[in-house]
Amino acid sequence: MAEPDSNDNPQSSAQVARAVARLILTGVWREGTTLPREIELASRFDVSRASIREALSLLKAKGLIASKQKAGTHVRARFDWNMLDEELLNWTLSALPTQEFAKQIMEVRRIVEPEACAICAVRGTDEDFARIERAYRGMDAAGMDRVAYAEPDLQFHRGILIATGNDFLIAFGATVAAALRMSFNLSTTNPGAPRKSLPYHRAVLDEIWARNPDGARQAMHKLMDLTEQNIVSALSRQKKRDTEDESARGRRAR
Amino acid sequence: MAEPDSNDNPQSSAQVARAVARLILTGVWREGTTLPREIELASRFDVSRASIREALSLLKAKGLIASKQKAGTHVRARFDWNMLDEELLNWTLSALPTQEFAKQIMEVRRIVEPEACAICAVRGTDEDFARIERAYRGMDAAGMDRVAYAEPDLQFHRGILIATGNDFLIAFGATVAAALRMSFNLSTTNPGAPRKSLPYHRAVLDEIWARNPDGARQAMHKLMDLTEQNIVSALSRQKKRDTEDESARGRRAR
DNA sequence: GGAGAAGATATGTCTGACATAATAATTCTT
DNA sequence: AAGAATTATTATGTCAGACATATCTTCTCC
Repeated sequence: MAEPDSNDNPQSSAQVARAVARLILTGVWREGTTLPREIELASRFDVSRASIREALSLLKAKGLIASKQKAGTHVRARFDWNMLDEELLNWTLSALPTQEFAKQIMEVRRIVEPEACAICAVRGTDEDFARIERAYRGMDAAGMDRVAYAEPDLQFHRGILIATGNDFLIAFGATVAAALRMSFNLSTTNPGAPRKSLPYHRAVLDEIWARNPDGARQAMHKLMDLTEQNIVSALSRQKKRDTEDESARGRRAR
Repeated sequence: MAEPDSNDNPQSSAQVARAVARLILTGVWREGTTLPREIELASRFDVSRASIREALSLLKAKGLIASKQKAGTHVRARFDWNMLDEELLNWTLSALPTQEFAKQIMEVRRIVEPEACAICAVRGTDEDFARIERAYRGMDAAGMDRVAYAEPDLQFHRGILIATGNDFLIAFGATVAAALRMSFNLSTTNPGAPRKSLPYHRAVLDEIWARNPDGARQAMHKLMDLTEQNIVSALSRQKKRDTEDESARGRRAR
């Protein structure tokens, strides 16, 4: 979970990277667009060309852009973007936390996590299970405290992925982290919602301890159902609130 | 598929990035290791500090390393590595193409692709299907030509992922690409093997056209079975050959 | 012995310059 | 006049050296 997604990174190249990423993610600079020259970017963001280059190199690594000498730097096609990268996910999350995004992220979680859970039940070591158990205890101990609940929640899901011993499933933890952060941000409107998932986590854990892959898969599936439901309803609540604010502002403007 | 993984990137910073990544991936610089100072790296790789910084910033973006002022740059924990990144996958592939890696990559493909295929059958547009059909025709036209077969093969699988309209599943295409490249590299010992998958692809495509999610899932599952079988047997053949070379070299040394 | 101050050091940033490669413009040839 | 070859242009790639900043270490003082 690291830190809340505020601008807590003092490094200026990182800030530039984030700003440019935002421009791309929100579609201001569309796919195929050639972006301004490095010198222009430098003067626009009021940093040196070196910092710009460092920022761009970050975005290059994430597949957002590509550059060729003389030709310039352009925004790559959408499906070259490395959307499973944690930073990129967080940027997307804070740039456009839409219902569409929530649906997509829950769709993959539904595909991956139940299977990972089944594998975990078969292949995980007792040590792995103990780590997941500790995470569960942390969630339980957090009570109604949303903030304290978030970290062990992530550790729970991550623990299952780690127990599979599959590097690709482990890397999927970044996506899970983004999803959980999204739920966390949304849970302000309904602080009790996360806590409701506790017994579902317990059920998953019991099936794992029993080394029952089918049960584990099913239990995780139910947890996914609940999570998706929470996110969708929170998003529609938020959307409703936003449109109310919008109309209020509209009235005031008249 | 882009290009074969030879050293075709003239950019020196990219070369350094690759070299350092290799050192990390092969475990020469383990997790937690603090790597040499930027100046030392610069003199070791015989490039300027700026290029070193650019290389490191690439690796930072992929989660391999992290730096703090004064403290230095260190190798991050393995599960922070963004293993689903295409470049990182290719580096891993050329650094240590082990049986373990093959197993892992096929395990995720098995989890993701059949489900993606089912979603594709439901949600894909006729236009999406036509693109997949074109890819299939390309595979068919390639005949026994391994090289010509590879590209449309990737397009086939990628087309299914794209048709889901889910950005996360689309991003999974990088992993599929790495897997296919691995099969391609291995198919030298059995050039006919890829061609055998053609009817299985046809079966998948038919189920998709019929908009039959369950059938599509099952057909893709069978294709995954075949692919895994091919890879595993090719790897064991290669391993056998390697050990034979090894012992031959041993005899010669005596 | 512990708290605070001073120094050392590795990363972060800046400046300005030149190298390189791809494009655009120009010249030369047929 | 059309096309091929050559030159000019230009944006990224690389280099060098300097200073800023943050953090770890060491030293000093109470």
